[in-house]
Amino acid sequence: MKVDTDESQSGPADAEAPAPRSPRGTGRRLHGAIAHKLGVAIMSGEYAPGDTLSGEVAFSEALDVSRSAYREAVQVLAAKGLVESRPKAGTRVLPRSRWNLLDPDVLAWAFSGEPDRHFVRSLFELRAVVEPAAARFAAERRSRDDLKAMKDALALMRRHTLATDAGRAADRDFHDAILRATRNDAMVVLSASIGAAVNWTTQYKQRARALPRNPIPDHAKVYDAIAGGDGEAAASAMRVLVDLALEDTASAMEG
Amino acid sequence: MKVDTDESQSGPADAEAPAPRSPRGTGRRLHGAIAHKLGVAIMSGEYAPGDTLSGEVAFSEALDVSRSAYREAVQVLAAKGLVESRPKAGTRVLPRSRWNLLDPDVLAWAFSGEPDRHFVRSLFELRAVVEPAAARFAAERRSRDDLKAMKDALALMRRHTLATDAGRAADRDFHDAILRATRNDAMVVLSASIGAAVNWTTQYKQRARALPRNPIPDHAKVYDAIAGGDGEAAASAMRVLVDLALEDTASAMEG
DNA sequence: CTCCTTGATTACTCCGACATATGACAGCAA
DNA sequence: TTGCTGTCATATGTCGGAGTAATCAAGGAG
Repeated sequence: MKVDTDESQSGPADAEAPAPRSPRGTGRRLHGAIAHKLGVAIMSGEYAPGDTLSGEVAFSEALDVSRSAYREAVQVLAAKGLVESRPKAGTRVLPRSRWNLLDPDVLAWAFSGEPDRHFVRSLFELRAVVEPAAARFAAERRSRDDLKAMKDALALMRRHTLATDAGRAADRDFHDAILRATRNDAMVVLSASIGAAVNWTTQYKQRARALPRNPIPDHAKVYDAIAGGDGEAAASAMRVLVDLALEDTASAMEG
Repeated sequence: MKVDTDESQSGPADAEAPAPRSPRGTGRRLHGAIAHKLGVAIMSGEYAPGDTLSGEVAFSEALDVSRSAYREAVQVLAAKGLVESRPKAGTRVLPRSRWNLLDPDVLAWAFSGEPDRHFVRSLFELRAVVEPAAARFAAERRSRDDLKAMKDALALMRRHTLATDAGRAADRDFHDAILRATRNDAMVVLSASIGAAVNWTTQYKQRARALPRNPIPDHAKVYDAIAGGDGEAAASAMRVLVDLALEDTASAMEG
């Protein structure tokens, strides 16, 4: 996937923009781009909680967009609990406790810049709590189709290894298959969000060093435990996987 | 601080008040009301995934609001992963897997009508996984201030009992204090959302029958374990609490 | 000193128009 | 027929402006 965010927003020389074709990069919809820009700015601390943004007219003119586009972007941020708009008082950044930190977009924005180490640790702790439990549920409830999906994904992982895109996609499919096997919608959504966010850190991990050991056997252990219906073994095998990922990411962020 | 977002989410009474004549004067902002209405409609299955809503002009005229207000409402729903708008194709309801089921608003909409039993079970399972782990972290990391907050909340619970609003507020404060003591933002947000959602079911539980036993001693056990720094004991004590809540709610929903 | 009125500022809502992108269909070629 | 390509129609996207409602702040009456 490509993040074609079109950051050329603050390009210097497109003020008069004689080119009516693409005055600004049109990667996503305009309000989406504004929401992304503002979201990243808030998550990165450029706007602190309690700060009040300049008025609609001022901000929309500064961004060179219409008020409609700016307002729709603000609605998106408000829907995610990042800001709150009130007449006369303006649009203010809400305290962190009101932020929807588990929203996929918010996570993406949080990891858009330099991720906060403390927050990354929080996510890994949560993952370390949820995923083993998910593996236990999967071991108790998996259907034949679930097992087939896991087996196929595992085979693809073996074939392509985690060094390739196809291999990493198979990795995601493997974990997704486990989650679906839990028959628990809430866990599916949660782990998918966290997993995606954690995978943002994979880029850091990858560029830091090659993978230290072959994770395929560990994955196979998880599969075997789930296939055998041994919830306890599945949970502990999954715990090994998560701890390993944490270790890799931690050492990568240290450097 | 109180969560003054929207509490007054509709009971069964305002379902039949589309107010065809003058929707002005509604408590919320207009687009918020429309988003609420559409969100409930989607969560209740009135619009199935894959369905395409009628066009912007048609819908906004049907609701007797401007196109801008309708669009802002749709942006909110899109931000929560419920719908997707594309030129020419219209606005379509996304598959459940794309929904942000952990978003507080989405949870509120889901519990606005008759809650789906399967989904409620999912939430309780997730809670049963996360909260004991949170108690364990709290036991290991709590500060003196955290303990004081828990103790105060516990005292208030003893004083007012869970039969009063003040007592239930103290219950929430108690759990919030535990979460904050984990020093884990992700867990705070998650458990707060789930706890709020679970508390929507409290109304069903309460109207079904009186509380079967006094939960205060169980809360005290959790506090003692956290104060003593015994993570294992805190986790198992919390597990008792969650299991008890699950049992009550399950039997209430059975009837 | 308190309470209320007045006023100014800001977000909220609405409107009508134009631009853009995308799905649908007709036309052409193999 | 089958497949591709280009044109067109339509719904969303974007825009600017006008008027309304709500809120905070200041100033005056009690």
